[in-house]
Amino acid sequence: MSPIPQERAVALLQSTELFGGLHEEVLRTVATDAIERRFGKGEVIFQEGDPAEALLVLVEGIVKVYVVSARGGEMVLATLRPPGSLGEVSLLDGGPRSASAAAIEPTTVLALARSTFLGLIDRERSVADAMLRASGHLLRRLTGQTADLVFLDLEGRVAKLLASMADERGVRVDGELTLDLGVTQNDLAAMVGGSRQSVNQILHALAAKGIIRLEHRTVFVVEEDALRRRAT
Amino acid sequence: MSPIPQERAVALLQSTELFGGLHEEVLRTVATDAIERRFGKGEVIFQEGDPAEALLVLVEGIVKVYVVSARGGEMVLATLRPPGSLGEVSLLDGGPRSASAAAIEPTTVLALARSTFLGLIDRERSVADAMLRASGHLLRRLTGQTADLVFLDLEGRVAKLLASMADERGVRVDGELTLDLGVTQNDLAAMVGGSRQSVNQILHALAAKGIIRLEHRTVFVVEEDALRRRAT
DNA sequence: TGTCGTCTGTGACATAACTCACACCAGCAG
DNA sequence: CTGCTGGTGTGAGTTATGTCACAGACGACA
Repeated sequence: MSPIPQERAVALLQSTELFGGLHEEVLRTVATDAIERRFGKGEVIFQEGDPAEALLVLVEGIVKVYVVSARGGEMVLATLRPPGSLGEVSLLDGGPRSASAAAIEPTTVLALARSTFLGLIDRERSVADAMLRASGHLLRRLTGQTADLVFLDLEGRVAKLLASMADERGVRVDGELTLDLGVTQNDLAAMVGGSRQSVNQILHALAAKGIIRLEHRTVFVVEEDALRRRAT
Repeated sequence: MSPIPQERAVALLQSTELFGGLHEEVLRTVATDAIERRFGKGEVIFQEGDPAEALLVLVEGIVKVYVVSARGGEMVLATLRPPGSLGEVSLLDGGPRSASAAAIEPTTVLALARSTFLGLIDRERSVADAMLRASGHLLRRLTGQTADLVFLDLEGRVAKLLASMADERGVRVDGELTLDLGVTQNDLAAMVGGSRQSVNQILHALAAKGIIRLEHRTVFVVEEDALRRRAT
């Protein structure tokens, strides 16, 4: 069930925020307990309300964390790439999953059983510390997102999203800041709390103003300053 | 600077989520290090971006935690009453204050210096656990609030707010569920991410439907079920 | 008891953003 | 190559909610 090379698992854990500080020896025992799981494109990893058995560490792929409304709406809370982890909240308080998660691209994760993780927290001070810091970080991110929903109009939120995506994963191709979105406009819309159509219009409006250029599923940021200004 | 009776301070700490499990002996040393501070109505306790020196435990009064926009808008993230604490996020990750806080009513707090709190976390496993659980709880509350902003219309959010306030602090007065708001419509509006005027209209619309009755600054919940249904 | 400032009530008006509806395009499966 | 399926582009019409502009009420304090 877990044919991932142990060396690779250890290296992976080491690159995460949560386990970064641990000695290799400890990581090896953790890696031994971990189970690898794979998910196809679009496959659901867990759903809001499920009992939480594990913390998941991303090995490869893209995952969206989201909540759904009674009427089928979807709000994306975060989209994660390696190295990253998901399922922290349930581990923190022992409750059921607070949101759903699905693979946007084929992805593989390492699942750490709740019990081994709790044991680790007990024995390794640095894991508990990292956990506290990580949750502080999550809290900050979320309050920012909430504030944006109230204070910014949809165009502002789209601009902000593009800017932060460009920061994280933008690439300069002969002088031009290039961003492969990696998600559909539907996902984009769910990230900013808008409708797909409106987001589409806004994308083209930004392009019409010369702030960005659109192509395939990638965005060229022409006027980075203007984009950032529009996000304020 | 700290003329609060030690016995009272200990009792207070014991009633909080964070320190509830501690031995009286430990609490006494904590109480010794705590400093009492008072704030008048409307006074700002700390502001977003301030360096964080302390965790605050509410002794008396009402506090709102909020963020402000560049254009002066205000979004209330939480309104707290004793027993409760504020300033957790900065303590978790050592960063600056992630939001502002102000007294809605005259309030007094116990300030625990960051250093003593961190020491406590180190020595007392139960505090670290409580901290992790508390942050999980905060995270859940915030993701719920974010989802509501996206999924519910303003009337839904107002209904939900009233319902949860009634749960927490509603009183039955000869059969009728009575809720003293304790905040202005302005604050109400900032809690649901709407304008004061719209919230006012919605309050009266709910009253017109016979779901609630308005008086002074208090709300009588006539049709609790209808209120809850409207909040879905 | 009067006065001032804050809070509340209400209307007219503007507009951002949603829904519905549909056409087009591209990539993949057969 | 051909036909789907899912993603993208675009318009018309509707609506929720914000803004502006007041008036009246209340309560705190002089």
